[in-house]
Amino acid sequence: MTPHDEGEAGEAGEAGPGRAGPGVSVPPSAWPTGRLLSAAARRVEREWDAYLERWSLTHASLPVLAVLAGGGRFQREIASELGVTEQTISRMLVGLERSGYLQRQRNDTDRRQHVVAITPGGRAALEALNDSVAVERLVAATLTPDQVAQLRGLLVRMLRPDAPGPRAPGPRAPELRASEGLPNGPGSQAPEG
Amino acid sequence: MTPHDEGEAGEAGEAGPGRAGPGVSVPPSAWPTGRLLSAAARRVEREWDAYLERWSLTHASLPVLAVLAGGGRFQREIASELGVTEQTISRMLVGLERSGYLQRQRNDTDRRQHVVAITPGGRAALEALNDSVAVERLVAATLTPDQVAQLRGLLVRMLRPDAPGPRAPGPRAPELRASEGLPNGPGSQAPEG
DNA sequence: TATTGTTATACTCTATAACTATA
DNA sequence: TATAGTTATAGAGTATAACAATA
Repeated sequence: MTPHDEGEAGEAGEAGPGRAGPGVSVPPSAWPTGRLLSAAARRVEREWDAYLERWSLTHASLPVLAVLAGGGRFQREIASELGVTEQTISRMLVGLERSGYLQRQRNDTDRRQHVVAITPGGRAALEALNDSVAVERLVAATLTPDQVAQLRGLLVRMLRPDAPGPRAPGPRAPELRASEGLPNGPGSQAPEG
Repeated sequence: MTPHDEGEAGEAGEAGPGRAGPGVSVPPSAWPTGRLLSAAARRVEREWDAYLERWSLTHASLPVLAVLAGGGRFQREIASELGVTEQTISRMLVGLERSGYLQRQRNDTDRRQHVVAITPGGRAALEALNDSVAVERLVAATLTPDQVAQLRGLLVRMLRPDAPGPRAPGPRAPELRASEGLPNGPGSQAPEG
């Protein structure tokens, strides 16, 4: 298959000869890492979500329980550890509390604070996730045990605290600027091969 | 591995003795693969989104352009290739078209169909993403070149067509059922560590 | 005034259901 | 009736801004 030699596809204005298109797809192996990450993240997130749905959890809410498994936390702490805003956490906690996975109560020392603690139910969910071979199978469907181990290692590395957090280092934008004048507007027949 | 068993890790936000909690954090290396995937997917997605923001793209919209790079498509085809609903694609296309990355026009043969084609601008964005060393650096910040290559290989494998698509094989739920009675309701003082 | 958390609002991604236009 | 796509509605996750309660 011709990797990224898609020059024959219909250009902007003219949608093509016969129909939609030849359906030429660049194989993932030829994708830049960026696109790979994009696709993999989506795939993982969605399958993982589909799986977590059984517990009314999501890829976003599960980490909250994971954090709480280590002990009670103030909302602000959870937000910080997860790298999201306090408002976001606030809403997620509502859902998790409603699901019975955690409980909140005001701190006696400082009534402004809410002490968030995981419930036995929350722990149970984590346990199930923990034991579950199903989780591994989710990935193992396409990876060998060796590869899964490899992937694990890489993921762990990526998640290391010294890794760039939610605030990416932002390798400043190239010459493109969608905000002020598009790269090569739909009209401009710029270099595009 | 016992999630809440390692009581030593970095005290997260140490709120104090009598406060929220011990702040015991289980290190990622001890997480089950599921949790790892969860965290990694979020991390990748968010950093990647932050990066793509420069082009008004997201981890979800970029794949659309990637598909279109292979040739014009009907909306239904894009939805299918991406594993999302046609309605979702419909809305994403609106945004991408507004950004000037693609154009739609009715099919002469069948007026119900819309032929979607990438514009030079869209190609330019993909190209930039393609060339950009920045993308690699996003990951390379925590991984060595060797590891990046390894990760790439694993991601490619995970994305292979013969891999389970959007519809996960659903390794049937364990004994838990959030829908009908929680694992160990907040009330039930079940085994909990 | 500063801190902790919530509500209000908005935007994206996602889904289902209902609708329009075309066949 | 079937098909292609859109609109309506909903919910999660996210963010910013404004607010309430407490200190």
